Amino acid sequence: MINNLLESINNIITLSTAEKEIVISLFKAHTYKKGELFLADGQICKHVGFVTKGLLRYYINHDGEDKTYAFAEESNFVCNYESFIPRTPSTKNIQALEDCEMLQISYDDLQLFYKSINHAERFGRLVIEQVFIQTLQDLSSFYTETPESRYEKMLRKHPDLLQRMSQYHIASYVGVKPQSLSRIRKRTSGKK
Amino acid sequence: MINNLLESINNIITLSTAEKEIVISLFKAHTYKKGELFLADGQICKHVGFVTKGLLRYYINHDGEDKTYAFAEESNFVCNYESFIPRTPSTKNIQALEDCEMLQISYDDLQLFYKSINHAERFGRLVIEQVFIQTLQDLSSFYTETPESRYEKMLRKHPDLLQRMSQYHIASYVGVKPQSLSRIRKRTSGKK
DNA sequence: CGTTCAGTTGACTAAGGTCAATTCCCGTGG
DNA sequence: CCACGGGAATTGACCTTAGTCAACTGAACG
Repeated sequence: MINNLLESINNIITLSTAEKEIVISLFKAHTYKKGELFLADGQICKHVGFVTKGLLRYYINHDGEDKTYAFAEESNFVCNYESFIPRTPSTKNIQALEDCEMLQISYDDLQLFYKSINHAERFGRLVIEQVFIQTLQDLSSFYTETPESRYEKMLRKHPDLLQRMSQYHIASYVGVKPQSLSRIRKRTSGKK
Repeated sequence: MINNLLESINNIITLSTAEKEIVISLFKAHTYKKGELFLADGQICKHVGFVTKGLLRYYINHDGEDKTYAFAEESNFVCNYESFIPRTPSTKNIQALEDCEMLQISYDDLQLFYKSINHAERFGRLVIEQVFIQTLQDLSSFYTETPESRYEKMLRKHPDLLQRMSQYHIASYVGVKPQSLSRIRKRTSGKK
């Protein structure tokens, strides 16, 4: 599991053996049971996580309604940078959809990571940029696309994830109620 | 006009007289006629602009449809950081809704600004964070709110802007066609 | 005065929300 | 092995709202 993380970092910047030890010392293992929150609305996001096992979702709660806008699975970094970086309360939640195993690093340890590892700043910037742009695209897509095309896109891009979660969560991601998703499925299955 | 910019910066970090001169030398005046693009879809965003006069909108073009998701008016910074920072082609457009006067700084000059002015990095980070979070909130709101509540929010928060632009652009921001916006107005005016 | 263009209104369609009933799936206990 | 229970998913009936197309209104301008 730690090897997945080292490999993910190594894909971007080369780590010496000593640096690998530092990474190992800074990231702490943590588990979340299905349904538990990695980050709750109103809390400050205090860690960046790296998923070694499991599946999580990002969602906004708006008067009792869950609106799921992104997922994170194995080998993904998990963080609400919008809260983590300025250290302000989050407006989003991040929840485990399955039992999860993660390696996580705190804000302070991340500063240490930046200081003690060559090109770590570059790595951090690239990860943030990627997460930032990904988040913008996830959110934009609700704006520009219809529920139907969002569902078809999910079919194409994340067929594996569809097997791992309930209609309820899929519907929330697509932007409709489970009943409507059911109708969309009926409509579009006929089209092929 | 340059004073507005100096004041905006001075609100966050204190500038010496020499530093003010540097700012003046790095930001170049530029005008855009109504309808012209500050940034076009597919281009790399090469400048950060500061609006001294006029009004702009951010929009996504999705098969022929304009989707306006944000505005910038006097004293706002204008930039698509998602393109500017990683220097990759933009998926968004930024257009002048009125004749605009702007002060703009290029990517390279911004690096100079960071190097030659005390705490400029801090200023830059704060501006980016603010724009980033603002963008996320603008986009999230399409996700979590109905057109009707988006319109009411705009009525409350930007009554001034409503006077400055056409129903077409307002409707695009609210997320519906002009005809539907017209109906929303009729519905909600009765409610009060 | 017409012309033009934005904004409004009407009639109709399509799609999602809501509520309720029904079916499907799966695990448990008899 | 089968019957039952419970939650998830589907379906039906009906409502609300946005899209579409077309007609109309009204104000600005020459």
